[in-house]
Amino acid sequence: MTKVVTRFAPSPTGFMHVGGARTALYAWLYAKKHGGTFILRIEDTDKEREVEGSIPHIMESLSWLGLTWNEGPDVGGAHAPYIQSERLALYKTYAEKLIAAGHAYPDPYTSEEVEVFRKSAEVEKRPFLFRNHRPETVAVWDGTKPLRFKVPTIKRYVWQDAVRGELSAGEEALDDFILIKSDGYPTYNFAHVVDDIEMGVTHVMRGEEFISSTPKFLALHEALGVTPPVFATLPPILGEGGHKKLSKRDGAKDLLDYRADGYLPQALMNFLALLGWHPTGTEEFFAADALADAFELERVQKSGAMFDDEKLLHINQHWMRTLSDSDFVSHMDTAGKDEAVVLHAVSLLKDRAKTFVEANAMLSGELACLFAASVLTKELLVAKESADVTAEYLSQVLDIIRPLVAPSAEEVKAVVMPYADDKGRAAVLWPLRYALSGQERSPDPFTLIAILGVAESVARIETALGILHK
RNA sequence: GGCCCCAUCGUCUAACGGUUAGGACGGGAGCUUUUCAAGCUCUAAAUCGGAGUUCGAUUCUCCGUGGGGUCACCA
Repeated sequence: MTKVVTRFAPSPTGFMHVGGARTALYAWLYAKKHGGTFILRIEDTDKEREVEGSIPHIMESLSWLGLTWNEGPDVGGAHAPYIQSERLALYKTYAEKLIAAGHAYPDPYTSEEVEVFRKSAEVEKRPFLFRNHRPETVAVWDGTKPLRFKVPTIKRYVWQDAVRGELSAGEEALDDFILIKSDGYPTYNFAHVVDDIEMGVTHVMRGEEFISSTPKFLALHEALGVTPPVFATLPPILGEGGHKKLSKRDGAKDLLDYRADGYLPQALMNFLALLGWHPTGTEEFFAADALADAFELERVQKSGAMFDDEKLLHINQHWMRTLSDSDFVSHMDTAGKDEAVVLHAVSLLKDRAKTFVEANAMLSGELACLFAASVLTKELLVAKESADVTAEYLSQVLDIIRPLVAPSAEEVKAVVMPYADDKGRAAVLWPLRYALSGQERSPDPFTLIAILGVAESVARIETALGILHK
């Protein structure tokens, strides 16, 4: 059994969308599971579309997700360099090998002439195939014309896909595609095949858009006398409505946007893994190691999957809850806030917030009462009972809690609850909670007293009493 | 249009050819409860249609329908 080698080979065109991230994840998981190698390779053969800064952005995105590569542009490796624009000599060597074997020839036409062929084929309602226009005499390739692959045998290709099983494509999928463009750069079709061969890639995870061009890759492998890798076709990630691939229009975001939006990388990894793959049992929460153990290409889904934000939130909340209190706080924006109080608030946030953005909003919103008293209204204080009765209850509670020293929520509850049960929970606890929080919605009064401390709680209750006596 | 791929609750999905078609998210109801969350319990909700093979089909075959992909000097 040869060692498993997988790769993620993005183009540096700006973003790192979730579809790419999932492809990378599956390739990484598969390599990890089999103790193999995961390679990061940059496919920058289209200089027109290249976006400055993409490569560090891609690497930062993958690193954030938790995917590490054994070989890549920054860490190097046995097959360096890992950026295609730095491997031009290699592609030229392969091109010359093909020319020598009669498997490649320079395209004698101008792009306008090819366009005429294409148009007439369209008019005649038949597929355009360049191989129907092969020149009779083959010129010497001087690098100014595109170099085309001469398909050795026109035939129907049938191959085994690790996910889909037997796949096939008719003869019309096979054509004399361009290997080297007139600008000297190789095409994707050529470069990725050469690199996968050179880097010893054994398993290629990719989207279903590559099914139709697989015969070209297979024909190229044949011409080079090399056994092709195993192909694993991943299902598309669909946008709202489930009809088209997730796009920016559907709110598809850059991977790092999820970091900014307060998601944990382990949550995104867990969610992405489940989008198109499913383990045997009913457990759905998986950390990276458990994912790698359970991952199998045979269990990858064939049909497309819709990106469900609600489920992602659910999974994110789960992973937020697994964080230690101090780790949790390290994800928060604590500027201008008492860190000790923030630490106290964590357990409340774990029950309420599904992202750290939400958690931060709550600290300044419904949990703001932990940091400062709010203005009380008499109307809300007396929502359950008359002013006189409410005042009496509150002063009684005051007497009950005054002797407490740094009590826990449970301790407060133990002494206050009997009184509340005696007088009526709503009548006692509502004004108490409101007096402490100044908000219609907040944590329970016992927890508030525990976090605020006895002195501050007493002060707030006294403020409420002052309002009641007015 | 040619070629290719796909099809189970709203969504993500499970189910050696034999299950009351299961789980999760979301929804609904209830419990808990001072409010808001959380938690717990219960619940509604699906095999695209038609043939065929078979004692028996979500599962295998064919046709249809629907959706998607691809036909570049983009990847």
